[in-house]
Amino acid sequence: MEKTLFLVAVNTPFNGSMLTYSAGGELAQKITKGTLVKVPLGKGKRSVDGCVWQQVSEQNIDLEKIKDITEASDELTLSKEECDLFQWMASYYHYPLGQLIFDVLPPFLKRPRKLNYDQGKGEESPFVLSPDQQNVVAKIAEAGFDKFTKSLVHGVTGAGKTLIYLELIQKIIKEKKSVLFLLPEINLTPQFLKTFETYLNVPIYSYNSAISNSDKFGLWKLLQEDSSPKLILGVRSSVFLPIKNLGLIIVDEEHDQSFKQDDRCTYNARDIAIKRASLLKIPVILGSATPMVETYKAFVGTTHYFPLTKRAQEAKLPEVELVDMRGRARVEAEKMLWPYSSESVFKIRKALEKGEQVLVFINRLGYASYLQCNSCGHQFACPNCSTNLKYFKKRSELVCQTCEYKSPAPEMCPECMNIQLTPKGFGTEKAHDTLQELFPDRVVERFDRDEIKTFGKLEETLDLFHQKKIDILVGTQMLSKGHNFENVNLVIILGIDSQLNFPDFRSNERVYQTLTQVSGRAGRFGKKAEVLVHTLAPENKIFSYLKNHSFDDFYKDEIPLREMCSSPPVKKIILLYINGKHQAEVIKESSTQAERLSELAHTHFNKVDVLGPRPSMIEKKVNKFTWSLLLRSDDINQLHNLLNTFLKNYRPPHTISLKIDVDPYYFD
DNA sequence: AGCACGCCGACT
DNA sequence: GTCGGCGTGCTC
Repeated sequence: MEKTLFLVAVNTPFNGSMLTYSAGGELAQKITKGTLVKVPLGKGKRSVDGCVWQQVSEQNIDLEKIKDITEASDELTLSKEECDLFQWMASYYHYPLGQLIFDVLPPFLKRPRKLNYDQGKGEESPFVLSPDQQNVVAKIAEAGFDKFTKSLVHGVTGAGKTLIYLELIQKIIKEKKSVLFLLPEINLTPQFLKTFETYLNVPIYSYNSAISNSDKFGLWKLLQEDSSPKLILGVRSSVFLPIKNLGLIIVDEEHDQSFKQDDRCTYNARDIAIKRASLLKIPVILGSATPMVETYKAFVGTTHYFPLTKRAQEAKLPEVELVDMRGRARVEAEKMLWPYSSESVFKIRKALEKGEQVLVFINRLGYASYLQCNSCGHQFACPNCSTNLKYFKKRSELVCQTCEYKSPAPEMCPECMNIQLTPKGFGTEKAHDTLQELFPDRVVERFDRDEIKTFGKLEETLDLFHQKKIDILVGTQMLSKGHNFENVNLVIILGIDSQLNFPDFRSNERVYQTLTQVSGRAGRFGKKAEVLVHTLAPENKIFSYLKNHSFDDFYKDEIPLREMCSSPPVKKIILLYINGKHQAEVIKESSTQAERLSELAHTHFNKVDVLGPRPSMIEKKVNKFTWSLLLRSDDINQLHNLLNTFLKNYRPPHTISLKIDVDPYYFD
């Protein structure tokens, strides 16, 4: 029988995941590019998922070897636009196409349950847009919704970006098209859902880790068939949903690092959103109070840059005050105030007396960063990782933050049998306990990954806080992102110094973003608000940008630094991680490959710098060692071509694995 | 990444 | 004589 050959993107890591299979008769008629299939692989009766990519004629492998496609799925298929997007991603992120596709698709279910969604009530919006907000909406609408445009809404915290989004979404829905709204974390879903559900008159589908596999699969199927207008409210992975008649993509908090996937394919959903919008010829809108330096550079000065420098409804930005903690730890500890200061405790007391609520931000979990023996200096380290164990007082445990390791808190030092073990550093637990002791009749709660483990608990705690049944919330990043708290006019920031000293090019940017976002939780409803930042480095310029609420000043000072160290956005970077069980082998492999890469760069790609190898920040994780190499260039083509040339004939040894991170957030 | 094959030491 | 350790190489 006549057989047709197809190149199939298979869910397997080798050979770029592209393998040739055959099909005849009816099956061959049925399949085209984008058809999802099952194919046999290897000697056993293993069956793996694949996606048909193209028909091919001659092959330079034995025809004998080519096997038949087992079956074609009629559940889902990929459209041309999706195929184009995945192809671009596979080459940009140097990740096997077949694996990418099946990482992204939901699990296929035989009998999915009825799909859950929220039907919008379509109430009349009582809000009146300010002239500034109206202007942004008008300019974006003027540019037209039927072609690719990208806009950056750069509004200070509390500027009312949500209302701008709402207005634009309504315009798109009026045109009978759908909208994709990306947010960085599931945490923010309830807040946006509440607003959108009230004022939009279309179904709203949420897509995040809290919805069931059945709902994920059900939504993919629904979207393939149903082109009626709807809103999708989702996290990173929802950027791949096959939405028919998509008319607009919004990426809120575009700077947020949660948009970057750091395992498997290291894509950034913000960049994918832009790519998708360009393929579909529709607008994409990015929003943030603290855009990434890369983003800001790309937009500032263009006609699609929309700054909003004032808060909505006459609300004022908070006053920022520094608390100089140099040489004061001992004094405050004696007064039982540490890690707070007499100033911050005074202000907290005043705020509580006024019936207001207070937020305390500290970006570390636990009671102490580590325990140290008073007499011999012994530190308690993880047996599996090159890290110190964190101390959790309430649970009376030492815990590794990198692996699963836990042990009961020790009674004495195992080296010298001394029983005096000092907790060093502090986290949310200590910050909570200290306040609870200072204000025993107030309700002080924690808001961090340790305390808030489920989505339900998150909603419950936020509800209690909104109902003023909690006086003080002590939390991590979780607290800082986008929440609207009505009754908060005092925010205390602790322990930011450790992040200032973080050794990578983005540390200033991250600190500026964190400080601004956390500060932004204060005074969103018109009252005079204050932010108190405890620091050992009050002269650091980052605090003056914060005080002046001046992103521009931050940027003007930051860009020369980026130029000096050839970091993004001046040059593009790709990181290669080399990981394995044996340290010596990892070091040897990374130096060998560093040399090969340098040689290649030298002979054919002279605009690319190859740096390293160097050990990872945490060199040993779960008994495996990681070293990294860095590729850097202002010529993006050379950068990718060098890596392609290198990968073409590099197969790491069995004991070593290679991970590629394109446009990394961290030097990990 | 799986998975089979194959070559070696340890046990019924 | 056979079970199973993991080093090696192949998968259309």
